[in-house]
Amino acid sequence: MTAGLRSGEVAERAGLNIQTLRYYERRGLLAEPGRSPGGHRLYPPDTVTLLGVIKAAQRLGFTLDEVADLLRTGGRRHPGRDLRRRAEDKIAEIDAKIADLTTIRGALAEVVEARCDSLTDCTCADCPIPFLTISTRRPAGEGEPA
Amino acid sequence: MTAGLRSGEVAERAGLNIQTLRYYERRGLLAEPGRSPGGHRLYPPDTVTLLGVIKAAQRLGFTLDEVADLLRTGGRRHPGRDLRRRAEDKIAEIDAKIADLTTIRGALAEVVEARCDSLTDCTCADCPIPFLTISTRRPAGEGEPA
DNA sequence: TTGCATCCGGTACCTGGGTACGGGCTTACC
DNA sequence: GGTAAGCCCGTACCCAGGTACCGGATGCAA
Repeated sequence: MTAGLRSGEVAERAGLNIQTLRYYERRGLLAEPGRSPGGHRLYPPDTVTLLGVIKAAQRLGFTLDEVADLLRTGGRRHPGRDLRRRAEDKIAEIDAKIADLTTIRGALAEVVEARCDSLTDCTCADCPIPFLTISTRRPAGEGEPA
Repeated sequence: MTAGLRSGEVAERAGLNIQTLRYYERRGLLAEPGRSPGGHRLYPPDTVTLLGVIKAAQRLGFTLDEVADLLRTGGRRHPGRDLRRRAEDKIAEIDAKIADLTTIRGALAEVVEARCDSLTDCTCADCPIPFLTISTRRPAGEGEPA
């Protein structure tokens, strides 16, 4: 038995702090690790990798709950099906996000090229800053009645 | 003098609530509007448009402080220069985000197609889920010493 | 066995972006 | 001029995602 890493080591290698590890544990993102006889956590080494995955997923717009879900789903009886559905949903969301970002990128590029002097009252004649176009769309992945 | 819109009207047209208007005022995103004799806010009509701009910018990854900054900058002595620099910086950030999203999109697509059964320990042989690649990059627009 | 770095659990606090509540004044309309 | 919306301000609260602090227990090495 190779004992495992203590929380400080994991935290350092993963680039986050110990409280965050415990926080993730509470949130169900990290399984409860083994313990030393005295009660100190001993993490399996691939925890560091897992934390990388979590951080990556999170940075890309998954909430912690979603990530937890995604991870749990992966390890269950129902192998692909559920994961696949979530993946499909998320792809749609991501596409919407990319579209928005692309639009805004274009707008910003025009700001740069056309030498706009303001986002709201640009004095350039040909300055179709598309913030407004974007702003009329609902945020990606949200639906609202009424 | 056409009096202007009251906060309730502005809020409704912009699709947010009155407290948020006041919150934006506190945060410097909205200039203090005029007041009725009795102290009620009277907004110039283009406030609604401005709020659209704010919401759009915000949804696309600008924080409220950045938006406030951006708006303030637009109205100043130094017309384009500053705005342009910010725009350029933001473009770089956006490109990074798009790249990440595109990567993750591809990963998810593979999950769907290849019938992966887990994000972390997929048992498919040819399953190069790139979360880890992404995870080793710094989040867009951040730098860290040490 | 002493001593210092680490870790423990619990609780409190922080930032960002809002939202809600309460008591009291204004506006608008009949 | 009565009365119901609507708005005022201040303060408190909410959620997500962490982070900090505390007193006490462990780990490990000399």
